[in-house]
Amino acid sequence: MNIYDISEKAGVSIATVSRVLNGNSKVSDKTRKKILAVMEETGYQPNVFARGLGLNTMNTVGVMCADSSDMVLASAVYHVEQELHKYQYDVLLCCTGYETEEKAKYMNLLLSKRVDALILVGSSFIEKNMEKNQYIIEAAKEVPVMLVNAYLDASNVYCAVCDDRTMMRQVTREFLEQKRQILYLYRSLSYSGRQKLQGIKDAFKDCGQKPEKDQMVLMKDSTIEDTRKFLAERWGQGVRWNVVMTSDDELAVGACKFAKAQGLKVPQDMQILGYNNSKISICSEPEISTVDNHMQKAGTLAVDQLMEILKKEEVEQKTIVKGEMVLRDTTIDL
Amino acid sequence: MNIYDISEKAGVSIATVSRVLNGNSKVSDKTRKKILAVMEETGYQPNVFARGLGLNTMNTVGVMCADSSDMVLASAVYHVEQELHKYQYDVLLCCTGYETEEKAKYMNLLLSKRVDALILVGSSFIEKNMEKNQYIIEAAKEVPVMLVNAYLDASNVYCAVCDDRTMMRQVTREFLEQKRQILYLYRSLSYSGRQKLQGIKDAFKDCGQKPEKDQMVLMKDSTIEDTRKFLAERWGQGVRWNVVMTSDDELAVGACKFAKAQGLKVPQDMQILGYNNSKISICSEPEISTVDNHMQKAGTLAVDQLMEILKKEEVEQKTIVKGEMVLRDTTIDL
DNA sequence: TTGTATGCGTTATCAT
DNA sequence: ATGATAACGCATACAA
Repeated sequence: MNIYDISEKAGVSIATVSRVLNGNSKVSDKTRKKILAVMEETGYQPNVFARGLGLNTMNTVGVMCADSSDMVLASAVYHVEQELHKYQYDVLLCCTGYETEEKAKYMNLLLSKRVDALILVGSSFIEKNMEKNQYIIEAAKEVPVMLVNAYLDASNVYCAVCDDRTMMRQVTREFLEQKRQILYLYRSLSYSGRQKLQGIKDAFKDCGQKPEKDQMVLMKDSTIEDTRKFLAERWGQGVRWNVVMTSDDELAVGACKFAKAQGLKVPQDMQILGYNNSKISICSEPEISTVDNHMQKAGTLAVDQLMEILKKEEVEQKTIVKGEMVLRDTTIDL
Repeated sequence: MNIYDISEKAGVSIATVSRVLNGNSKVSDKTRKKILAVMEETGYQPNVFARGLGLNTMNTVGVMCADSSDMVLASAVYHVEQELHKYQYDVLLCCTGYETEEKAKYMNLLLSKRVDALILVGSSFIEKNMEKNQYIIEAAKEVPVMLVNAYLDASNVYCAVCDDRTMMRQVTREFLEQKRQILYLYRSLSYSGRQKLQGIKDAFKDCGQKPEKDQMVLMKDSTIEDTRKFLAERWGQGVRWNVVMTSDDELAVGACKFAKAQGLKVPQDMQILGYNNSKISICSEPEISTVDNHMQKAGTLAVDQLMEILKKEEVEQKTIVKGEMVLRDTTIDL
């Protein structure tokens, strides 16, 4: 069933059929109704490929994320999809992993599928080494690229970033003002990873201090159990702290497990702060105080801005989304 | 840059270019190399829309799930995507929610986008009321439909189902043989929801018993806190049990919180069993024993079978994936 | 308001 | 082995 069949059955030309298909006003009510009726009764559906061929678009955007089974990314992807759906756009999903080469391959794949835009969800897409971001800059020459919680200063790439640096600065300062001994556990040097680190350094500077090297430790792929063990080992070596700050809730859970095993009371003996306000923060015992950086909001915002861009309207290259503290049972000073 | 440009630069016809594009053998090595070289130097990429128009496919499959931010579904979707990627298929992702009407709309959308197949992830897609599954049967007339952890007996729909019924039967029987008083908390009457319920009933029957009506309670949208409160209330009314079985780990976390608040020792005074082996089961304190139904495996299996189907090979309409017990700290009898 | 004709970039069927 | 050409189904500029 194609546009010719419809035109024939309705006794009009294909141009007229095409017009009602595209909501063109210049069609008499009578013929429009006639055509609509025929479409209805035949169950006609326009062929998107033919349409795409002419218009060079299929109303599809490529959404890339490192790992959609990661709770934080999954949530952001979900919101991106829902928002795009509102605008009648579909999502081509790619789970790229964390290797630059794979990411670039996936991106080329999406580009070859002629997506209307790319949305990169998660800060792992922007690395410190600018060479590794080059493929994004290249892609942006073809279609607009939206970054969700990452920042890259390049033409045709737009960023909706969470205010991780400020959040970290703020909370760290509060701990420092209470003369707490902080240990910061973090996961990666992704864009947001660096922002958080920077926020902590800011806070130390604010207080006329400087963090010790071993106050900030990179945990990379550590599981909860790894984290617990690591802390136990440190503690066994005589190292002491009374605040554990983390770059994600999972690390915080590890800290909770350590505290319990060590017989340390949380938050009296040791405070713990998570990050992301993910579901696991309320599964732990005690429930974890955490920072919500409102990544979902960054996701929907990125989509909204993308729609502006596709309408050829001007959009800020960088928009910042405010975060929020979610205080529960692992902190007292905040 | 299109096939004409390439043919011109290479001094051949578009037919020959098309041949090398499609790996057709009947091209001399010399011209093939020449054409490949031109493609390389021009960075030519075939237009997928034109290709789609001719072949009526874009190597895309529609993946539907109710909510990709749900940890369990997200994980399955991730594995589905990864597996499809291996076969060079792309994923058009749709988060449909739980309303039949929305699901049907999304499905039509995917169909109108001419996907090669549909994969429905999660048992919420199959409802007890067969009328509500009708739209799936309709869709299956157009493309193969793969169900991940759900079952529907219809033409052109194939199912990779987890063995939830057997797992539940097995574990329930063990508890019953230990003369435990069971309370079962569940979330929905989705396909797997019904299977689990059935498994429990099987076990009771095996032991010559019948579950009381109030031993199995539907928690629908209950949060962890709701669950804790509910249990506290029941306990306050004098109802007693020493095993809480659940249809998902989140309910189990609620049970843990209740136990702690009530001063009940887990697992001595009360055993708790989760379901899904999701990350939250190891965040809780104590860590939750849980059933892993290997839903990811069902996801990858569905994809593998789909590939067979698309190659016009025969495939079983229903394949069962075995589950596994993951014993941790909230059970003793198992 | 409606119709005609052309282009979009492939694949595939014939010829040669 | 290679080339010419007809589909594929739609949008649209131009005519009427």
